[in-house]
Amino acid sequence: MSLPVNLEDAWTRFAMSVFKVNGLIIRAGEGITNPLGQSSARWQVLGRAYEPTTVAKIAQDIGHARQSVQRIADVLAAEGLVSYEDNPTDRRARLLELTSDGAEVLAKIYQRQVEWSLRTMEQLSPTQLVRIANGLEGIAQVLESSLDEGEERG
Amino acid sequence: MSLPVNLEDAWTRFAMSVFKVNGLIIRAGEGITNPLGQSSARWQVLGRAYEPTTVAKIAQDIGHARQSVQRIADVLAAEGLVSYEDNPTDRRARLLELTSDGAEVLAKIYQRQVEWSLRTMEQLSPTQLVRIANGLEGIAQVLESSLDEGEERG
DNA sequence: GTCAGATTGACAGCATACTGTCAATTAAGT
DNA sequence: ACTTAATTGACAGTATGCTGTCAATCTGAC
Repeated sequence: MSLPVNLEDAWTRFAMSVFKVNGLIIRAGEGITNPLGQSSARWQVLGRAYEPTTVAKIAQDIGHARQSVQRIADVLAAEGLVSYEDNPTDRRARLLELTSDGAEVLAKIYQRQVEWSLRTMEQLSPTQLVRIANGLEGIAQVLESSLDEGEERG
Repeated sequence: MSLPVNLEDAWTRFAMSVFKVNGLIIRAGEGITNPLGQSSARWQVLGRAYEPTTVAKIAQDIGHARQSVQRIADVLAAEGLVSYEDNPTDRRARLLELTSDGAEVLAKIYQRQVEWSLRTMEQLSPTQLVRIANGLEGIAQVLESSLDEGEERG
């Protein structure tokens, strides 16, 4: 078996593995939240509403488009899991807050998440996770700068 | 600065880094294909049609739902980049083939992809990419088995 | 050869995420 | 203060991917 030193091959393998794990993480999240009538996306927003925050801030934090988060937040508000409260410092951007119903759902999600962790994490080393995360963050920086260059050139 | 040995923290950081890089890879693909009127998703299918294949086979290979690939393939066919040819061995599953137009577009995509690689890959070590890919594949296995368990329990 | 089960594409519907545009509001520079 | 630029949410449209159902076809067990 030869070592894959070819850049194309290495990149392709890397990209495929990222796609795969990304999908599996999403699926794990769905497995945790779906039985409670929620989803990974809802969970992400719900979790951020623990402390009153604006939609735009949440979008920045999780790296999604503002309007994507807005959509989810509106659904959560319609379901009564969060509420929009007036923001003293910005009349446009109301603050997203957990309702008691929302807090209850979030607690149940957390419970299921802990169960999942208990049976999954015992097979994973936190050290290795952190090591890979470090590597990925380095690669992210390279990709980001490369994307910026690409945009400059049209 | 303390070492993050906490499992939750390690997992969260890991997941965030995977999401981020996943998004950046997609964006890089869009940057390569969009100027040619294509997309990452189209590219994935177009590339697989280099050798005549069925939609179901492509879906298996790239790990997407059959109908997701079907949708893309139909669009590509409508644009004349691929064509459906009769399959001697299965009257249902026609073979997806590149048209000359499709081959031309694919060649142009490849050209842009090479340019991108030249300015991006010089900052990345293939050894590191492979090392991370190996780690991710190991984690993927753990997550897959964990997902199976979860499904069994409902 | 027959029949039950698996595979496949067509059709339909849904969730997530993105982009673009517009008016209201806020922030910043002068 | 005034004017310009940036931010924000509402509204609308698009792309990607998923699921479920159905009829046609293929596969395999008998």
